[in-house]
Amino acid sequence: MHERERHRVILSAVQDRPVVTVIDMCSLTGASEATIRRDIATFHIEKKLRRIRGGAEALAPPQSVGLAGRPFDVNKTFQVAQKQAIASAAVNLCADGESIIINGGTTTFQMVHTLATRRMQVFTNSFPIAEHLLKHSKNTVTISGGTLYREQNIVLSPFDNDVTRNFYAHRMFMGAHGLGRIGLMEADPLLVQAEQKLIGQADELVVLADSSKFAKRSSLVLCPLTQIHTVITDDGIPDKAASMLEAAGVSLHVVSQEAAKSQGEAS
Amino acid sequence: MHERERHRVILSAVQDRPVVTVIDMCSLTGASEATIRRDIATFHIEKKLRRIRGGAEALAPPQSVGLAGRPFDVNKTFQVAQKQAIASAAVNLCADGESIIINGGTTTFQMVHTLATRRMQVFTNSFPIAEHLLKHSKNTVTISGGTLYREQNIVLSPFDNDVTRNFYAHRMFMGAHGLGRIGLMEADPLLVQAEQKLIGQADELVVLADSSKFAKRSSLVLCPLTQIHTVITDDGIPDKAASMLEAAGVSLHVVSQEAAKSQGEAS
DNA sequence: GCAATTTTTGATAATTTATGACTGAATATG
DNA sequence: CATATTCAGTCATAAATTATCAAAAATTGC
Repeated sequence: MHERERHRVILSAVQDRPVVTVIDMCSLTGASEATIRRDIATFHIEKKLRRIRGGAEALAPPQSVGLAGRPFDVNKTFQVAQKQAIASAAVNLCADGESIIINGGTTTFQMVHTLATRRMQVFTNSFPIAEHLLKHSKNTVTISGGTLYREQNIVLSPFDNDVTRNFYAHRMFMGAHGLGRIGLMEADPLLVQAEQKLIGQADELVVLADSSKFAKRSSLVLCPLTQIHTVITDDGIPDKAASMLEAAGVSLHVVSQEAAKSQGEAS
Repeated sequence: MHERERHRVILSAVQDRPVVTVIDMCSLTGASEATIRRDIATFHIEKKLRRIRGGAEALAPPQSVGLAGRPFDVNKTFQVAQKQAIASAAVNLCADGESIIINGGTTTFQMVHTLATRRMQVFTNSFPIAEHLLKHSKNTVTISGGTLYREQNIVLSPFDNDVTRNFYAHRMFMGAHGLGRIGLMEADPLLVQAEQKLIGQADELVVLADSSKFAKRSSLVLCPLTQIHTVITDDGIPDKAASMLEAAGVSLHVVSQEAAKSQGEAS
């Protein structure tokens, strides 16, 4: 990874949540602690961020809603390392110049940091993702039109004739509330509605699900496993779940915590 | 490969990706490192790109707040008081619960401050306005779908079938580059396109134009004066311009500097 | 067309800069 | 107070940049 790309990733990560640890940035960039510390020190002098013990934080304190809203905050601090690794692996499936669709969610949001060094065509229904990519990357960003839902942080139009139908991509990335034999499950009806609009607008459906998702169930089934092309998860996935997915013809990518580091190096 | 060809390749590569390394350009052009370095150094002086360690990158860095900072910065230096007063007066035309359309621009952006205490239905094609209202108000915010243009700070869809057509409001507010006998004038073709999509989606068209706008001309005429229902401006407006507007049947609101102060305190 | 001159290019060596590992000091945590 | 992190400094290594020079190409003058 190039010096400049690393800087982009660091500045991007710092905007994402209240504090980012040196270790986080290491796995995100593949650089050593020493390098990250030096970068932080430089940015601190340049007033690009504030240096704190253990890592760094943004200068301007919480942008209130961004992703810091009430329901997001709980999720945010949960399994960030895994989510980051999974999200990195997801971005690394893509080549520069490709067009992708990113459905809103806490896991898919982590893709923005790796996307910070890319130049792709990104379509999303997530306001925070669009905002972050707009400010911290050179990707072309297209957002679906509609009303902004504060709690879910998504844009949703009640109409079927919006821009979504005019955007077709190589891959679509989405998170989930749960993933079981019956298929992909979601907890919020509004999210189901938003995701239904996007499904079918890409060649491949890639699901990002940390291993905790295999234990969760909910009443709303979004789509059967057969519609899923790829699942990316972490090494906490139960064997039973893995064989279930493979039996359904799903291509399974498992990233380990160690792999998180090499992912960064690869890009 | 010819010298000129090489230069083209370099400049093109730099536009394509966030960073391009010297090695990249070597394999891309077949030239030696020394030559590439010399080219980069030349282009750097010519301000065609930015030279960085290991390679080069395009100018216009999104790194330094591509979007959110801009409307603020621009306005802080130029006639904020007037714009603020005009924007406040604009919002005060409306009642809570009403639905309005706000076209992107530096003057209309100032409306967000007064809107912060309201609860209205707001439709906009401006990403910064949507962002601000989402984070700092309880208004219902609807955004048009499309691609985000960093320079103009707007969302624009190349298609005609987006959400815009499904939103009809009491009033539409827009700024302008200039306002003259021939009508409302804009400087940027992209803005014209965006504004054309919104015109006709509201009962009344309200134009926010500080008095400096009456001196400005440009080649792109957006609409004739007869389509304008109301113009809000400051007390620097020339008598000639005022009578011209009234002759065209436009309702003219003039806010004074004193009014500006009290408006500001009120919000 | 041919030779002289200027410009551009590529290779090499010397210098600078960035990086990562290591060590001891400083700081937080229980 | 003990322990674990985190930090600052040092150093060797690797990478990138600069400087220098000779060869190649283009330009100019005749």
